Amino acid sequence: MERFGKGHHLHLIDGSGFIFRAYHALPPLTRKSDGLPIGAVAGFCNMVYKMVEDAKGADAPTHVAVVFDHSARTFRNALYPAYKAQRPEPPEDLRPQFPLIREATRAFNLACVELEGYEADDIIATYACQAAEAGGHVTIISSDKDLMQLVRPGIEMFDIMKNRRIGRDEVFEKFGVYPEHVIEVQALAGDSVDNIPGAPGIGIKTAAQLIADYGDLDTLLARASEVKQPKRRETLINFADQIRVSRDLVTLRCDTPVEEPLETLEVREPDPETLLGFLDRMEFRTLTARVAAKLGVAAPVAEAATAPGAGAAPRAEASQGPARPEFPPLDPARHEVIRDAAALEAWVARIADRDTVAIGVKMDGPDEMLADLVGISLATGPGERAYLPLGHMSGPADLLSGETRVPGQMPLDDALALLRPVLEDPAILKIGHDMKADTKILLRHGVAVAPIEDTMLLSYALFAGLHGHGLDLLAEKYLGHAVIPRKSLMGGRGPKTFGEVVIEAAAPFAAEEAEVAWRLRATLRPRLPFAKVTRVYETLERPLVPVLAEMEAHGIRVDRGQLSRLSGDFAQRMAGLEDEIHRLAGGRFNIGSPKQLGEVLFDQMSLPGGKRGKTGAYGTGADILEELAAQGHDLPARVLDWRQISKLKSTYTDSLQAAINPRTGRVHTSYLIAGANTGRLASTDPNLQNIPVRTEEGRRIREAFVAEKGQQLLSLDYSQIELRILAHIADIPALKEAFREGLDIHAMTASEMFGVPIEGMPSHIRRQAKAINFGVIYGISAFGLANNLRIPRDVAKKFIDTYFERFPGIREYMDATVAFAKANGHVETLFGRRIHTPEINAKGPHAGFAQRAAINAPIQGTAADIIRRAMIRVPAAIAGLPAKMLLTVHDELLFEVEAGAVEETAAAVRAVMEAATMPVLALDVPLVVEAGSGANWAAAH
DNA sequence: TTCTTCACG
DNA sequence: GACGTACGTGAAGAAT
Repeated sequence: MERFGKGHHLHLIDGSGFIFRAYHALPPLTRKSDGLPIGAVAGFCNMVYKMVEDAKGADAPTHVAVVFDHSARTFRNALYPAYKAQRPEPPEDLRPQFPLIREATRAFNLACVELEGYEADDIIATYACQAAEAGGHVTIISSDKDLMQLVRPGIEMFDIMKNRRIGRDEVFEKFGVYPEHVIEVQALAGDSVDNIPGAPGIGIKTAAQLIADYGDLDTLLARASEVKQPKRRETLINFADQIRVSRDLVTLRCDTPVEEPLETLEVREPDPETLLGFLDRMEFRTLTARVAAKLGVAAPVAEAATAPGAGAAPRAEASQGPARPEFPPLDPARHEVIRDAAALEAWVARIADRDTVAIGVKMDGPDEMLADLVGISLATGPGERAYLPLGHMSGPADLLSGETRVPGQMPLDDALALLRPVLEDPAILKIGHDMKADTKILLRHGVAVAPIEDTMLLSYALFAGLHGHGLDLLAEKYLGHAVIPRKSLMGGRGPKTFGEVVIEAAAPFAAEEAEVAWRLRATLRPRLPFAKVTRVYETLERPLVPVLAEMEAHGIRVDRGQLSRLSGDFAQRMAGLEDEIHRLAGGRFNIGSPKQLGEVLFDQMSLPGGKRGKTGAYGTGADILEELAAQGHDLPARVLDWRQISKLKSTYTDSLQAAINPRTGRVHTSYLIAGANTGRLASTDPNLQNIPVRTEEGRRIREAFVAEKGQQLLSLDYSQIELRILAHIADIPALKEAFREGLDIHAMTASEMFGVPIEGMPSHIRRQAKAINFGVIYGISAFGLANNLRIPRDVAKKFIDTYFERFPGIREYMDATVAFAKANGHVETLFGRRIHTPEINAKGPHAGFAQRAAINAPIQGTAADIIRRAMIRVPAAIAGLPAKMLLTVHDELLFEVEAGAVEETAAAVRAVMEAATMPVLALDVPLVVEAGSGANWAAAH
């Protein structure tokens, strides 16, 4: 190989810089067949092609290297920790393009250079210096101003997007100094983008002037006291050290330990098969054809996309959604069990190389706040999966020693120490199914997993209303793969928890889960843009995970003594009621049994109104018992009392005591992000979204939810949010006006409908109007309203007709929404969330349900979107305040705040909540938030 | 496991 | 003309 020197011409391409420029300059292009984002890849390939084509003749490069940043952290972080620290993460749809661009580079048979701990700029500097010293000529393909310090005889830059050469004069234009002083100007001026501090108040203009006046930076700093302007003089003296650090930061290193000598960068002809194969895979049709023509080879057949095994997907389908990416079938036997540090280190290296990893954390129980970590599964691609057992226990060896740890497992702390760097690396994406659970348990072990991708939430954004979002179901549906059933490992007479499962059985199960998640992500992620739910997933689903994880982990304090006293109180009253009920019935029976109660009421006592349901049992719901009680029957009235107390005792005062976490002394609910089809959250284990509030008895339970000593509970809730959204969506002038003027909306409705003045409105009239307003949100029907208000159905019908007359627009909204659902199979919220309505075209009684659900979903769903947006913004808004967000109840957020900071927190959160639709959407009505605080939850309302 | 009832927004 | 209904949830206890 000829030694690099005179007559040679080296092109150094700033690959990383180009990626970002191409990404932002070009429209977001995606691959036709599966929606994979490839805009930056396309821009890169066209650029390389153009470069190779244009630079023929005397000026043609003899050597080329494409240089990339290896990772976010470099030696400069050791010099100055804040360096580039506030850089935003690369956009989600750019991330997958990094490896593709490296692949493109290799496909063009160009040297692809990167080095851990160094920036692309340092590698470029090193090669440029070496080449220039050897007597060659260098062109740096970049427009990055940080590289301009390298310009000198033999080294110039070229901005390929603007087709402009950058030489000595162009550098002077930019910095006001020639290249040899660029570093000094940068050191003084600093750079907010890279977090280079520089000298406060001195920009490029002033810096250039100072350097021109004093010759160079060291002289300037030495003679700073001579500077005339007092402010500037002070700055230069006080910030001299900071300026010197800045100079170190901006100075590019020419001694980077590059591995490839210059000679190996020699231009080589690309291998036609490799290059055309790559371009074709990216589906760049024009470029593929051009390159094929150039190389004198036939272009690959375009039909290659319809490969065998794809189920012969017709072309027409390709425009509706991406095809399933093709991977070899999941081989059930292929997994590794990681048992020592060396094996785990190899996995960590592979994960760092791949940029993405699917993980699955296994626990020895269902409660992340209580369970111990049993193992972690990992997958980096098809056939690349492993299980890391950490806490598997053998059964009780004997009654005295209890359980023992199975040998052949790494110590937990050692394993987490090795995994932490990749789990916390902002450049490595962690894929998982229901990552909130994994996040929580890892957080308990001090590992803050980020960033994350969640296949459950991908499914939720794409398919809400169509089917469930469990991993098993999705694997079956979208991968055609039946996973190992959990039941085959646990349950029955077998192991009770995952920790008791033998590693040999646990490993294939756990590793499979990780690989399934990895494959699901590859299949589902590209569908987002086709379903137009990328923004839903990115702004309403994914960012909520860490917010909820923290709330759940924090929990809320409940007063066990208060609950215990209530339980005792309720038990006594139930006993009294039982005696009385049995006396009235003339015999003992199980009051809690609807079947026995029905028989007592309607067979023994022959009370009227006995209606049998579809299972043949009498209905004994509260409405029926109330009807009987109103007729003067005592027994049903006492049963109603008994039921209320019984409900409160079993569901609340007893269960909540059991829900107190012994480790934290608090109650930790768990929110289902993908539980409700409309976008609402659901709360489970325990459900803290249905704590009683409507009755006096119930409020005593709410009083048991308390703040810690010295703190207060602060509650903020949206006032009438769903009616406000209805007013906006259905565009009802009268409603919008009323909300803008802050009127009592139900009184206003009553006034409009019945012609009664708002002043001195009788409460029963207002109550009826309120029921109608709610009914509208629910997809009103005469039957439902009649039932709710206990009025004849024809009267209810009249009410509804009047309502539609008074508020034209409601009817249109309802009809249009149902029509949209019928045509599209889904409805949408104002933020683009899709709720599927598969039953909308059904015949029979199902149709009514589906239609009302379709009418309600955009309203309920938009409200859910709004509070999600608020919750995601809350942490930043209250950062620094002694306040924690504890709970969310559909339109309410509950906080625990140090007593002195209640007002400030309330103001900050209210601002976030009231502006939560912005900047995406400006509602026609104001959002109003009401706040309250107190020592307990009842008092905060 | 399914049904009924009832707590919440 | 009759279906049988208000929308969205989760938990407990009885019935199957």
